Amino acid sequence: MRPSLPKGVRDFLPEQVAKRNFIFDTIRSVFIKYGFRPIETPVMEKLSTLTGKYGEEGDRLLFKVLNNGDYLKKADPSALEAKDSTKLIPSISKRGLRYDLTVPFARFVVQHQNEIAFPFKRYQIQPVWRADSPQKGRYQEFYQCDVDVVGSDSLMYEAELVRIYDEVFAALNVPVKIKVSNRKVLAGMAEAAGISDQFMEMTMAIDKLDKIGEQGVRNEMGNRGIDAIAIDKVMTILEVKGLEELEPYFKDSEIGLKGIEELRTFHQYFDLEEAKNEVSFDITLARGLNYYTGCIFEVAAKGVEIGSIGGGGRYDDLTGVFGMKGVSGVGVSFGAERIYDVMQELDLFPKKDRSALEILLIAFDAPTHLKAFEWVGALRKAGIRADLYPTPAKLKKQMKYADASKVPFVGLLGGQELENSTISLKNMETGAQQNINLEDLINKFRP
RNA sequence: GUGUGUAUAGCUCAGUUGGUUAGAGCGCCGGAUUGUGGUUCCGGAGGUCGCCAGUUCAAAUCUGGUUACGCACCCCA
Repeated sequence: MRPSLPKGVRDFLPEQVAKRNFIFDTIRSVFIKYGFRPIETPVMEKLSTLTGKYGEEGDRLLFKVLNNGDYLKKADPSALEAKDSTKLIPSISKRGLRYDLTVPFARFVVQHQNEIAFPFKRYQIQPVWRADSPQKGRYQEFYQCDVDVVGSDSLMYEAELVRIYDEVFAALNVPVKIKVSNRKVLAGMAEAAGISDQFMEMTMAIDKLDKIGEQGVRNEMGNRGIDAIAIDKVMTILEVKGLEELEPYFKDSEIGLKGIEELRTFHQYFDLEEAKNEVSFDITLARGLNYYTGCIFEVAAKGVEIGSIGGGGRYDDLTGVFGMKGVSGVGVSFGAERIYDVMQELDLFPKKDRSALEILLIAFDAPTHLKAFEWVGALRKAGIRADLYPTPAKLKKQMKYADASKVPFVGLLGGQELENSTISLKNMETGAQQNINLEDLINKFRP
């Protein structure tokens, strides 16, 4: 049979894994520094935990796991008869793959509320699955790096999370613009335009501003049934540059003013230290997810057309659906896959691979192979990433292997070297070669 | 869910109006070279042309179906 992968998933070669780990390690180290603790949740959740949390579209994109055993025996006969897949699902599938990390986290918090201390700060770096049709930069399996705080509505955390963004992207050397807004400001806009009941339609249209332009947003709102006068009003407010300018529009909108106040409090905390990246209020920032209720964030890479590489915000009642009311959360997510693409395009990955082999030993015959195995053990003991070709095969073959493996150094061990207790150390890039004893060899790599 | 494209060697791809034994480059194996890779030369292995039908004297090539994967839309990271 011809080996291949199902659509939307990928293998990673060692060099890719090294690069991906560089991103994950950088993110993780910043999370830890800010006092966040790791948790892990299972690949599978109960389907009942997942369904209905991501909208109708989301339900369709959930991967469902078929029940074990003779699952058709318990299948809903009427749904089976009618060939109604949607209705059939609950009777043949009780589990699904997680679609994001936020809903499982909400479940986790409710379930373990007596074992954790609030405010609870957690981070989670795990893959998620979506049955979306894949295309460039979009996969059915991808990693999310989430960091959230639950159990406090202090705006200090908003400032802290934006600082994490700032610090991570500075550490990765990726120049970004961090956009900040507040869902209450958007609610104020809807109120000012007299379309509070069409808040969702409005935000979804605004969310596309970057992509479809001003006229596109007007059309989108029109298509979604918002009247022309309200559209004009919304577009006028979108022109606003700062919070002061915005305030007059919200004279009669309590929620709008509350949004402005929250943003000001956020800035009081955040502005105590200068940011390394551009951080700015962006009134056109909307974020599609409708569970956000307060501050919202989005990160865009500078100089690369790729969309957002991170986003997040405040949600007042995430655990509510699991029966735990009034617990506020705020969190942000890093789009690791897209960060990878940006770093690849801008050539930002470190040249030196800290997980790659440093030296390969090559032996000429059986006695030297035995000696070389002793050497490779000594090198490893000294913390040097070393390996030995498994047989004293033809030099050409061994050298070719070294070349293909991109090992920077090769240590050759033949009869002469055995006699002098040295090896011939060859620099694979320059071709230069020198005889060296074990002690000097170790010092060369770990001085 | 909608639209659209692709499928030939391990990989990337040629393959003429349908016509002998389906090719190239790279990779792989062996040799030139029994103590030296990345350059060169020589030789070799490797294919159910995605799958199933149909048209035809004859199909990788034309037609229909099917499966897989890609790209775009919706949506999203």
